[in-house]
Amino acid sequence: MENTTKNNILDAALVMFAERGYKGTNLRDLAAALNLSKSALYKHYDSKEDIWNALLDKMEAYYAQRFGSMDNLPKPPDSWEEFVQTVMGMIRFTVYDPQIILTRKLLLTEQFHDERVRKLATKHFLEGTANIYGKVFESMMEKGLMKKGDPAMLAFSFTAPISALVHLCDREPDRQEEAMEKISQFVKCFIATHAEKQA
Amino acid sequence: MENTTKNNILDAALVMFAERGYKGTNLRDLAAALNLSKSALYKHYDSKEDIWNALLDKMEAYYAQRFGSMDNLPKPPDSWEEFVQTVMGMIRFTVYDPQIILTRKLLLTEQFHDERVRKLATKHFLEGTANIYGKVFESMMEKGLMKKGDPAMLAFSFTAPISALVHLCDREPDRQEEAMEKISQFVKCFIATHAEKQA
DNA sequence: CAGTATAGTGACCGTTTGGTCACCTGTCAA
DNA sequence: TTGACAGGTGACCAAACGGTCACTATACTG
Repeated sequence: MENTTKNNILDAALVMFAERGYKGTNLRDLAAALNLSKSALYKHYDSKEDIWNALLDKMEAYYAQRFGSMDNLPKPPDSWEEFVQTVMGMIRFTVYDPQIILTRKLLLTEQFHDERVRKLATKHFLEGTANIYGKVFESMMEKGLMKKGDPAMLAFSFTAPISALVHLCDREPDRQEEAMEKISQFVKCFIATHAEKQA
Repeated sequence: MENTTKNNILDAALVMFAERGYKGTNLRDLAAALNLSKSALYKHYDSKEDIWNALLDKMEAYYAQRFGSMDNLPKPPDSWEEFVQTVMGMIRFTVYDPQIILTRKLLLTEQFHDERVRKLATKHFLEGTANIYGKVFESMMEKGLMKKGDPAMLAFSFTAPISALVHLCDREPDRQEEAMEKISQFVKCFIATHAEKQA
């Protein structure tokens, strides 16, 4: 993304909105964080709400690109070792990337105050990742790696517990290691119960 | 609970804090919702923060009573039919009870802005229910109803997906039926994979 | 009956907030 | 050279906010 002031404002806005909430964010502090005067913000956006909407536009575009097209699916793994590595890698990225952490916080804390956030939250927390793993499991069943069953339901029972532990990481960063360890255990446990036993 | 003004204030505060957030709640509207003048609030609480803290005291007391003692465990079921009935009953209660809905909303939206909420959120969303089902599964394993395994991990993989769907109900009340149906399916699916096969 | 605590009111105060305005400065095209 | 324009500043405004205060009415108590 370009390093224009307009974009810098959105970056700083994401931080403040995520940590203090929409109502808790005031334009003076936001401007100060950018080494700008408050009135400078109004050269780029018409109002506080306008900044908020621009930020949501950006987030919607991001999710449309990430979850919308089926092109960027992770390639279906050929073994469970490969599966574990891919999955744990994606989770680690998701847990540690500062921007994604802030996005999750914003979606959680503002989901009941804004209609667009509400929809994005469902997409992010429920449907997005579950759909992806649905496709992955489907092809793993065809390959005979995984016991036959409803791929969507299995994907959901795989995704939801991981998501719960990711939320724990956001909420209590002190317990990140513990949570990551539990995620790893859960993944093993999930594999143990759903892998097709073969020679 | 007694019908004193002091309690009525807390009830109305729960509604407003849950729906508008702490920052988004102002004392004029809160007083108006109670048919009181704003200054009357100060006869019962010293400040906005004081109301907030009193509400959290009440919530902490509730959770200590609900999750703290092991006395009020649901009695371990003797069959899977009984299990399904108990579980679905508890879930239905949790999904439809207005006060509990508001509590969940408050915990979600304020978890990053208040230390006490942070801890309550982990207790409520992660440890509380999982611990309960851990005990239940343990005794179901002993009874030979359930395949042997780590009861804690199984309880977690049972609880987390249900919790995710309960959150969906809060976020999009229009999809309550759909979510309840999916919960029911998930429970069946969970039983199918973890029940000990017997004559 | 007098005195005192309780619960409630409306006017008021200082601060914070989103937003506006006149003004300044450098860049770049006519 | 000049004039338009994008980007930035500080002073200012009205509204909203949390909180205070003097005052009133009711009820309980010595």
